[in-house]
Amino acid sequence: MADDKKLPKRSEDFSAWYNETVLKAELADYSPVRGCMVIRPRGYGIWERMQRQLDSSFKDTGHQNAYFPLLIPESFLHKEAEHVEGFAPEVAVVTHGGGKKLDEPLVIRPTSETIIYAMFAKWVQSYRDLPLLINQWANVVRWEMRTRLFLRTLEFLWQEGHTAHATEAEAQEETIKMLNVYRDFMESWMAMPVITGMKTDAERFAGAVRTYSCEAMMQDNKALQAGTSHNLGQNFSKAFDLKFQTEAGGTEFAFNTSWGVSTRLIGGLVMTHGDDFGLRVPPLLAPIELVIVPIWRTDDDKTRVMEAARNITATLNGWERRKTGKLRVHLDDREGMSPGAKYYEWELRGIPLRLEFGPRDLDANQCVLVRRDNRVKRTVTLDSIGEDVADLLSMIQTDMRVDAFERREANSYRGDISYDKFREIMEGPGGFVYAGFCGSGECEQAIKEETKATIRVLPDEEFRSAEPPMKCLKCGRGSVAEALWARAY
RNA sequence: CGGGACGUGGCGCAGCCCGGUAGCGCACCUGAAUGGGGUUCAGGGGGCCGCGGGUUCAAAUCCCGCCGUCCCGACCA
Repeated sequence: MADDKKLPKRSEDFSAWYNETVLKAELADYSPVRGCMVIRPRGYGIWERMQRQLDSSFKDTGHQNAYFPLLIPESFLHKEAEHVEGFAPEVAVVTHGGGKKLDEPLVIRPTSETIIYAMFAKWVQSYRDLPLLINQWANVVRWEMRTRLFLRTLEFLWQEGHTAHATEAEAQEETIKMLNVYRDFMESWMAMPVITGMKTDAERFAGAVRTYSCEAMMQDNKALQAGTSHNLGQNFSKAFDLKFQTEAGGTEFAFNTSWGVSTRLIGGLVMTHGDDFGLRVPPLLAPIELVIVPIWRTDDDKTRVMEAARNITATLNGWERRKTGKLRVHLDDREGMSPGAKYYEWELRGIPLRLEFGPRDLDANQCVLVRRDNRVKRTVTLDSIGEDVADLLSMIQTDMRVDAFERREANSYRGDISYDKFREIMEGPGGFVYAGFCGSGECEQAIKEETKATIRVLPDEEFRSAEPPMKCLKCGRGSVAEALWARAY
């Protein structure tokens, strides 16, 4: 009984649970530099699967990958007034190069709007060059004061899409389209349901006309902004002289959009699905979907069991499914480690399905399948093992999404509520509160100061209440919009 | 930058009050037995006790200074 192997109880200290789970499951480690993070192979494997799926969605929507420089002239940042104001406090600046002080400092990109639209300006001449649909996979640096593994690190990996369009309407359509690409990915692949909607001015991206966001609920009932999509209007095209000749022969500034998701998604995955035994990774994102743990007593058994286990592994590894490709199977043939110890380890890592196989099973032509999501065991025959495993995995994917959805709904509050009740919720268990909003920044600010809750989004139509709250949560005046309030990461 | 706590093998900690030359658990290495939910026994390696100075015959321990980390606020994907 090694106590230090156990994780803190999620219900007692969610933050401690989160940190220890991420470290013990070996997703990441701390770096020598404060606030930076080392993503270990297990964490990176999940990120690679995320990348692959997102990237193919981007290709499907006509985007091409490109790469832009890490270093940006400081003056670029200053060309868009709101943008520099938003990002200046958190940029890292390079002042020396080649042993000499630079004439103009270079900033390490906190995001790439400026350098990308400077390049777009060179590439675009006529409406025929539009739309220009670009995505880049990159790292960015933001000098945050307080950091947290995956959720807020000084440096993080992300993808940022940048597009230029001939019309406002087309840019708006793109903004919403990519928001929905994110939403589909988060719900279908991460099994993490999200609320989409527009941000208020207070939370809008610095330099955007409109910002849209996907907001997920974590298990401590706090919100996580999981992905954003911005309609930049002509703010950047004007700043970087990104204009084109129209079909009619006139000159017009292009309309831009940008959108991104980051390694923060991994943190969201952990905080959405983890339990007291560690990670739970949805099958579609799991680098290993099924782990086979062989069991034996005598050397004789060992030989027979291992041989059969290798055969099962070979069969399953080649198993082709209709949509999700070949099964990803791993045989845990480590010796000198008890089966129980292996179970705990694989559970900590969140592998969705475990196959236990011992002498008794061998004789009966069967095995035991154990789901990671609910830890339910089932004895099944080996005759149809491929189908059974494939079915179980897709069931796990669905069940995890439904679980997360139901948890979110159980912690959501709708309809007019008193401000006292609201405070009680925010200071107590937390949750998503759908409440009226008069549209005044003063009410928004006052609530933030008093309860730490912010308007996550003004929810899209499908998330709004059947009978929307009529009164502003704070001032009691008639509301102009329904707002989703929550404390956030 | 304000308020609090803490720096001791890879990790987590005890020792400090009351000075005497460093210990525990886990991890790691070797051997044997074990193996259907965190095995057991035996043996072993590894530590400028955050850094610098002071007091003392003697400092992990007392005093001063510095550095660093974490938590709470201001910032934020």
